[in-house]
Amino acid sequence: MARVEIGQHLGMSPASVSELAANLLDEGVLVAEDSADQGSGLIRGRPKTRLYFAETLGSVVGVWTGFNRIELRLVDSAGHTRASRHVERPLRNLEAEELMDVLARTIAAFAEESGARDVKAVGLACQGYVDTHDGIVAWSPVLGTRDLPLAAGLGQRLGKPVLMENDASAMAFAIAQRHADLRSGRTACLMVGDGVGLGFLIQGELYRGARFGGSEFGHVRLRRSGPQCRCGGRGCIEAYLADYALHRDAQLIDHRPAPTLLLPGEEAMGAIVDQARAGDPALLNLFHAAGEVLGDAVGILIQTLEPDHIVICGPGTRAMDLLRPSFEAALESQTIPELRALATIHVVESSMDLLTEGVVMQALRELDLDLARLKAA
Amino acid sequence: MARVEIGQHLGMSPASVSELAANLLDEGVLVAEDSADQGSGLIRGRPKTRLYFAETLGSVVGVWTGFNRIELRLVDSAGHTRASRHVERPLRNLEAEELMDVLARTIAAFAEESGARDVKAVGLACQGYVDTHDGIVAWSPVLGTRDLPLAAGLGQRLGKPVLMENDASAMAFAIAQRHADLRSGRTACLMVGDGVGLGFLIQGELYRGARFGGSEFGHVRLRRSGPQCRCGGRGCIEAYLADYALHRDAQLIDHRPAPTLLLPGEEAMGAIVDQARAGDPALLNLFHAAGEVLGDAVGILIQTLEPDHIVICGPGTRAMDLLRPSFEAALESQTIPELRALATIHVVESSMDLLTEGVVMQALRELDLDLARLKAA
DNA sequence: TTGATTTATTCAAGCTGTGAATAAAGTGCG
DNA sequence: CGCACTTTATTCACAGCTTGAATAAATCAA
Repeated sequence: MARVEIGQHLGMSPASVSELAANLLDEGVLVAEDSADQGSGLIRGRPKTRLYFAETLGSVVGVWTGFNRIELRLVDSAGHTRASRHVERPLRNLEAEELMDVLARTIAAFAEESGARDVKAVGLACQGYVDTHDGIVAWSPVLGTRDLPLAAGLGQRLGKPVLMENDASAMAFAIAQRHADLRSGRTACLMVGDGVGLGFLIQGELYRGARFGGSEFGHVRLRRSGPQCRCGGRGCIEAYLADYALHRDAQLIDHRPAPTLLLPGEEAMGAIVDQARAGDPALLNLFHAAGEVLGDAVGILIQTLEPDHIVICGPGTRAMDLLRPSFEAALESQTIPELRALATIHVVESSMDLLTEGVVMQALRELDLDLARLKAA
Repeated sequence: MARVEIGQHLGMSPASVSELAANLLDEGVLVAEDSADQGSGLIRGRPKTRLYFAETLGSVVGVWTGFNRIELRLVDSAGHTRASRHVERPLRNLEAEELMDVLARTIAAFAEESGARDVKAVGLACQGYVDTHDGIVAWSPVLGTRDLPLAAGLGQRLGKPVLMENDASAMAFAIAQRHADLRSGRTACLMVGDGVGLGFLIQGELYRGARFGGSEFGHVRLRRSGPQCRCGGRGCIEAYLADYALHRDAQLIDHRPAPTLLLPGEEAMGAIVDQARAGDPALLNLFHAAGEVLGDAVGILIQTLEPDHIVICGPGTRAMDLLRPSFEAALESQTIPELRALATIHVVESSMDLLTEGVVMQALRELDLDLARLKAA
């Protein structure tokens, strides 16, 4: 971005921006665009020299731990992804210490093989009740242990600050960074996949609950005696919509023994969706019920939060065509037209890959704020 | 408050406070305490001179329009209530113009008889979808008309600015002003009475939805084929908990013709509650179902917003003893212990009288902000 | 080459808020 | 009564931040 644009954006005078930019350029935080590589000679006037973050200020690793997969991403200080990969590794049955050892080794190995010798921080997202402030995972379907001080444990092992985030919040943040219009007003971002989570943004900032990342919306009970959920309850939103639930119920239809809530993987889910699209009535019923729950869920969000935007994202969007009819019917019967009209509903097909981007950006943000606080004190 | 205290509160140096206070004292906005009327001679040091808002800067009228009642309150610029009263008057069947005439006359007459010649603004709260920004009532069970530009209409008739608010938001604000601990963190204030509304506060500030005051939580549908609601839907929270609903269902039990959703009034509701307390099984069932809905509703709030405080208030708290058993059972089965433990639940018995206080305070706040914006521009 | 146009920098000036010093207004004790 | 002590309020010079105006810089168009 050029200095003038920054000024307009922040409501500051060009003079102030210039002054501040000069400092940051001196410190090496920013680098100025090389004026040579501009070209485009259609605008008159002195061409703007864009400012970028330096690439050499260190990098950040973003991690997502799923049920049997770890996603990793390395991002430098300019925001470029330097490397990314995923590791198949179930974590569920590990003891606390072992779990943290495995995670720390995985992260360290990834940084090593990516040639990153300047990792300044690690951002880690997972499902469940994540205390972002203290870095504790109170409960997660992914982990076997309760109240795990994951940030501290990993931080000690890696010798770097570790920042934690709920995975739906991280995804919401990532999506909002990509779509500017989602950063104004209120955006409720419902992530459907491994589980169901909600990231809620007010003016582009993540809403924070009393302790945990934000909202544990996936475990709102919508049907009094619905199917079993991983949280121990019944009839939660997740118990209808999450991959594990759809997969389990599909297996039950075939009279095969239900697998124990394991994350099925994209191929298995794809097969189920294809079979339903081909007209399998029992599977269509499943998606019909799931769509209805999704409609009710979005309806509750609309009536309660009155958001400007609702984003449905995550791997679960793969079956949006199957969900949509009952989704829309339920939404319509659940909400009042005046309110429904206020919220635009976006369906964003996003993979868990995007999530690590959100973790990194959120971690960078937090680090910046920490730095600012430190400077102020 | 004394100058030092203001400084501590705002994180400013005493020097700055002194300077600013001097200006405001000059302008007559503040008045200093008369040092004579202090007494209490147990603290050493120079005694603090408290600063108050002047009483002579004009007054504000706060109004609440219920189903068949109008509550009015006159508050001076120091925050003292100068007069308050209520008028029995159904507004439901009036045409838009007539309705605004009646309201304007009622407000003007109240101000007149209270001897207020310096009314600077009017704050008006009512149920339903209130566009606080544009002062439009999109829909209200209290009014017969849709999309009524009430603020503009009344403003024109009274020659003063009229600020609108959703009634549950106003109540939430009033309660938070009285209890300092509710002003930090997130407070969800569920008002049960004429209808069911939610006022949500973040750090003492009212949460604002995309267009309307905040949340239309009363019309979340909890039971797919529940009783009829005033909004036209079925199974809304309101359709179980609101006075009109309880009254209607109680009448149905007695095989009397159900009155058409009119607000029953305190005596009629008291009679129903007494009869239930005496052990009437059918009525106990009614309260049992209502308590269960209340528990589910609070559960959804906890899972979605993760508030620090939940306040149950309004006339509906009169039957809290009858609601509590099923309320607590439902809440427990609906929420996860970790989250439930974060929120403290307060039951605040509050009458609609308190509501007008909230309207006035919110109106004053808005006026202050408007002034500040004007000064800045 | 000159003028037009837009971007960036410099600089003096204004505003805000702060620490230090000082004044003010009491209490408590000999 | 006067003196030490304590806490509150005010004054004032000063530092920091931001800004408008003036100026310089970098390009295009004719």
